[in-house]
Amino acid sequence: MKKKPTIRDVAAKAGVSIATVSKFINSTQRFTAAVERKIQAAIEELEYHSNPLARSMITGKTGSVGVAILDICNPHFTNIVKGSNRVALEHGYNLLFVDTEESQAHEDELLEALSRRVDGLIVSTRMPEEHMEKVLGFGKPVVFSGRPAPAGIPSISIDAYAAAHMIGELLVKQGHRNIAYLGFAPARPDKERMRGLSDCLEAHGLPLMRFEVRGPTIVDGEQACSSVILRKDKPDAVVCYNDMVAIGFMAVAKSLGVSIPEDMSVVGIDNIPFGRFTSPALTTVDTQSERLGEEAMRLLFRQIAGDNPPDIGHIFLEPRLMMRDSTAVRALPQRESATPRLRKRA
Amino acid sequence: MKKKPTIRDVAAKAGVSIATVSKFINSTQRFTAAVERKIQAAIEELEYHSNPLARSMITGKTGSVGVAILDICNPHFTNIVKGSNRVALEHGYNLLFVDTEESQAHEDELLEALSRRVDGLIVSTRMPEEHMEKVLGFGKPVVFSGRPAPAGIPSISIDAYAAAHMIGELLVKQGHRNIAYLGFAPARPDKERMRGLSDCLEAHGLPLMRFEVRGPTIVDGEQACSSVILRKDKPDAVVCYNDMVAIGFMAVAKSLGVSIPEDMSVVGIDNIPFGRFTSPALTTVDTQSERLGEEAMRLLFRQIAGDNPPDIGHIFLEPRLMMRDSTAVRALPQRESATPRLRKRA
DNA sequence: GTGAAAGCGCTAACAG
DNA sequence: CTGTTAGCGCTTTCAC
Repeated sequence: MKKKPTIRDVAAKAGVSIATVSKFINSTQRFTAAVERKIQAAIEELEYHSNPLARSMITGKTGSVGVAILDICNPHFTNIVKGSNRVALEHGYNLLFVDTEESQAHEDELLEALSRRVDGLIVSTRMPEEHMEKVLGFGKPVVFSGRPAPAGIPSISIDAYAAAHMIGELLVKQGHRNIAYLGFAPARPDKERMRGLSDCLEAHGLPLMRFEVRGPTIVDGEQACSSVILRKDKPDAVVCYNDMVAIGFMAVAKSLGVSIPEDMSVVGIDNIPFGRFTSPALTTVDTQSERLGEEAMRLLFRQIAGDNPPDIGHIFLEPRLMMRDSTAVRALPQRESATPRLRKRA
Repeated sequence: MKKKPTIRDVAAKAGVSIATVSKFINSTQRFTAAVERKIQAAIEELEYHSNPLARSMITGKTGSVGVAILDICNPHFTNIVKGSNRVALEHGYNLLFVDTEESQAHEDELLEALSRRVDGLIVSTRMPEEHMEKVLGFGKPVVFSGRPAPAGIPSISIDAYAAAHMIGELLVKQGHRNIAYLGFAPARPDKERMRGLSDCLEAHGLPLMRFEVRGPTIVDGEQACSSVILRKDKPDAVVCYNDMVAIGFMAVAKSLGVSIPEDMSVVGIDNIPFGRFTSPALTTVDTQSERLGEEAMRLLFRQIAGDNPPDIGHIFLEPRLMMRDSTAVRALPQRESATPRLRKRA
């Protein structure tokens, strides 16, 4: 653990001033070949690496960006991290990572502390409206993902309304008449998903039941299952808040003797990689999580670079339906007042 | 984006010296109530928050720890991150995150840069032996996870040998006689897993076939499947490098008409959460990924704090067999030279 | 081209 | 108890 050489050591060894070394390192200026060679030699000999902290203090740039997410164990967020990390790396940036789940209470303190160590922030949590202003007050570029941001602040998300609407159309087309949404109200996109679904069903003259899950995880999906499956008027299709919930739900449904999709269709949202491997394979909507992370990071770098188109507004990523085997065409028991196939334009 | 107040502003407003403010902030000293009140007031009025970079430069402590992993999309690593994050948070530390997959080539440069911004490092990648010394040369505390480290450096992993041995015992006991290992040679634990398995089988007088997968992912498991399943002498059980590979393998096997576990048993390693939800549910060995992350981080903090028991050596976490439905008892076709059920002690 | 000097915001002796 | 004084390692005018 020998002491790290400083710029001063290099300057001494090369027989030049520290200013010269600094300029050489940052290639802010060229020098005579002889000088450059000497500096280079000194650097290599000493194995000098400049101290990023000291540099940051002066330049105000840290070379890191922060990403705050809800729960790294949810593949949706994992993919966001993957995507943002890729782009950050391309720009030579490090990723500072905050998993909020562990510490919702202190989220803003954490973010405040974080904001001092990074050049910008991607926030992808359930943070209440009021806090957003506070985060913006940190004075660092921010992009919000998963929700619209205040005017002038870039944000990006999937079109949750469209996603849910899509699912509704599919289910209706397949002949389901008794559709339920197993939602998670505290989550940001829940409202939009609910709205997309109910708008769609309403247009077809169909009702929508709503159930609630305690959290957006597999375990919560498992726990919620019985309460919807054991009802007299149980739905013939349930749209789950996300794939995790759907996976848990399906597992318990099966164990309770309800077969999917024969007795009941199940659909998730997110298109996590494992959805292909459940049994039956999960029908879902792809929310392009990884791309979301990438684009969010690009948006952030655009801000950091300062070339901000005046008001980007909110960017929507297009959802894509992934039809698999957890949904099936239902033979209509009675074709009572089937509304005509008129689509309302979004 | 108004300018951040500095300690000087606070001192001026409170009518004391900056040293006093500094000591107050770090609670390195108490002052008269009047002074403390004035400082506190000034801080709140100005919304002052000390600049961690400036502090770091002097104290040499950054308040961040780095975690380098292979691929955040593999739940095994996701859980490691989850675990280390939890512990880091408890200690008031931030997590700087490096996903090596994206950048294997520059791994050491990346780590070197990272090492300057953190107080310690957890390295959980495939980094070649030689590089480990280099990483240690950064002069920061390091703990290696997933492999033994050079003498004196703490490291932690699951007991891969024991894990594989366990699986071997199970399969033999279930009557499998034709066992294959679908390994991934470049991975660190591969050798130990192979050894554990083959030692076990050898003790029972059984052979071990070996196949190779191109990577440790689901897709690679899918791709490798046909080459082992379409053989004349196809195994009656295959042990996969990890759960991801096993999941891919099972899916393709099914689609190729080989039913699991009736025609062939499949077992994974890691016990990722989704293993419960494949069909059939995956038999595997729990490698306690989250705990691994936690313990690694604890080890790191012990080093950072400086109270290092002389030589911790390598810590092994105990694997646990998770018997599920992808393995089944096999009726022995011919009971030729069945070795007696003698167990060799590990 | 090159170097001297003035800090970035903060902490750590050391005086008083 | 409180303040003064040096820097941490580096970048950045601004002279030479």
